[in-house]
Formats: sequence, structure tokens, C-alpha cells
Amino acid sequence: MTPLSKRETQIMEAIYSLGRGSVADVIDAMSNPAGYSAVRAQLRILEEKGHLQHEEKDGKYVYSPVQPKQEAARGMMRRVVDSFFGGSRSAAVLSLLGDDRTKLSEAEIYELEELIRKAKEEQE
Amino acid sequence: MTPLSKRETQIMEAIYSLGRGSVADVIDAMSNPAGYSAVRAQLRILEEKGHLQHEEKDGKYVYSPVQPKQEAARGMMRRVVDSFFGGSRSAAVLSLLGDDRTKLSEAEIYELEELIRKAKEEQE
DNA sequence: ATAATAATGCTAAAAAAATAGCATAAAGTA
DNA sequence: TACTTTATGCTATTTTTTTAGCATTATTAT
Repeated sequence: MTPLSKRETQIMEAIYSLGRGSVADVIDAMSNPAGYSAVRAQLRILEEKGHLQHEEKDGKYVYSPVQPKQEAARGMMRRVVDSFFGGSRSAAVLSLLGDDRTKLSEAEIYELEELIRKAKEEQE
Repeated sequence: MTPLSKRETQIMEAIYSLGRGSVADVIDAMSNPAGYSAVRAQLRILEEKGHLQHEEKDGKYVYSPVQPKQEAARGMMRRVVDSFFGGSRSAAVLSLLGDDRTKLSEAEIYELEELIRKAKEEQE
């Protein structure tokens, strides 16, 4: 559970946004691309650390995350909630949605209402 | 806007959780404490980079974040939302609240309902 | 006042992270 | 088949990060 370096983080994000990808894919997905050798090295290290796995596909390595995206996302959210909102999820939601620079769409509002209905049922 | 190193990140988190603090305070707040010299150096670097500021209080430096906690939190949330939820805040909220390992309290549900009411008003 | 404690300023060193580049193998192409 | 392109394996180097430690100044306590 040791934290990732900057490049490692960037590459994990690229992989998560791609789903899975080759070295070239990862480079393309990076806003701040590192060189080929560098990315290869990082991918190898991330695999050694257990964050990535690879399969060979058409003679090239295709990397994918070991931890499913949804889990990783949830873990990430938790971490932010803990360190910035003292563990309060509703405070985090407030920050997330209370940002008045952007308004919620009808669809988003509907989703939230649905969520609350479910929460109420579960709670009882 | 260059990303922070691991120690820098850890120290910024400590400062944010403290609000503000001296070198000793920061060390105490770290789960994985670095030595005195190391923390001092990091604080100095973070100040040079514009993330922290310090004032002298009783002969010692007290550091505080330049960017208010709320803004930093919001920025952090945005980043997670962008990279893990394709920019969809409601998907992020879903992940945050849909975690069935913990249930929402009445108070949290109320807050959310309030939030939706406001969102609906703003939307029109 | 004097010694002990606790700061900071600074410099240099150690450790970790990031990158480059050559050798080699496989796949595609003329 | 020979050539070009595109991979990986490996090693070494460069750069950044992280840390330690001494000199100095200020504060505290005896």
C-alpha cells in the first residue's frame, strides 16, 4: 500500500481511463508524455508492485489494472473524503455538487433522487 | 500546477488536516514521520512553490496553506471525478454513497435532499 | 548571567525516481 | 528473402526527491 510516485500515478490514471492498453496507448493517453523507455520501465515497475498485469496480444504487451476501476475509484474517493472532509461523505457530496460554477442536469438530479430513495429504504 | 512529490503530498495533507502548524506539529500529524530536517526542507520547498506560507509565532514558524482547504478539497474532488468517473459528478456521488458497507444517517439524507431542492431551484 | 533547549540557515550527501539507449527478437512489407 | 518497423530485455545514467548534520540564533530555565 505504499504510495505511487508521480509518474506511476499518471500512468495508472492513463490505464484506468483507457481500461487497458499497450505502451503506445499509454503514451498517447498522457498529457505530459514520457519517452518510450521511460513508460516501459514504469509499466514494468507497476507490474512488479502488483498494480498492473499484462497479456501478450499480437506480439505486444497489453497492460490492465489488477484492481477493478470501480474499486480503485471508491478507494480514491474514500481517501479524499477522509483527508479533506473528516470522513463525512455528505460533506464531500456537498462540495461535489455545491459547486455553483456548473449546474446539475435533470438526469443528474433524477439519479440523486433515486439514490436517496434507495438510501431511505436501506436505512429504516 | 506541477504535481507534488510523495512527501510533499503527505505534508500538505498534514497541514490541511491541522489547519496550520509548526514543524513539530506536522511531524506529529504524520503517520509515517520523516525527520526534523527533512520536514523542514519540505516545508521550505512547499513555501517556495507557493503552496504554503509561514508566520513567525513565539519564535517559531507556523505554516498554513495558501489555498483554502475548501478550494483544495474541491479541486481534489474534481480531479478524481475527471479521471475516474469521466467527469460525471453524479457517478462520483453514486460511488461515494452507494457503498453499502456503510449506511447513510438520517442527517446525511436530509442534507442531500436539501441539496437537491437547491439544485432544482437553480436549474429551472 | 549562564547553561540547556529548541529554533532556523545552509550545505552536502544519500536514496529514489525517471530516463536514455543499445542489443535482440518478432512481425510486417517490398 | 532482405529490409524496415516495432516490440521487448537489459544496463547505465541523469535528475529529482529526501534526508542528515553542522553552525548560528533565539528562547527558556536554573
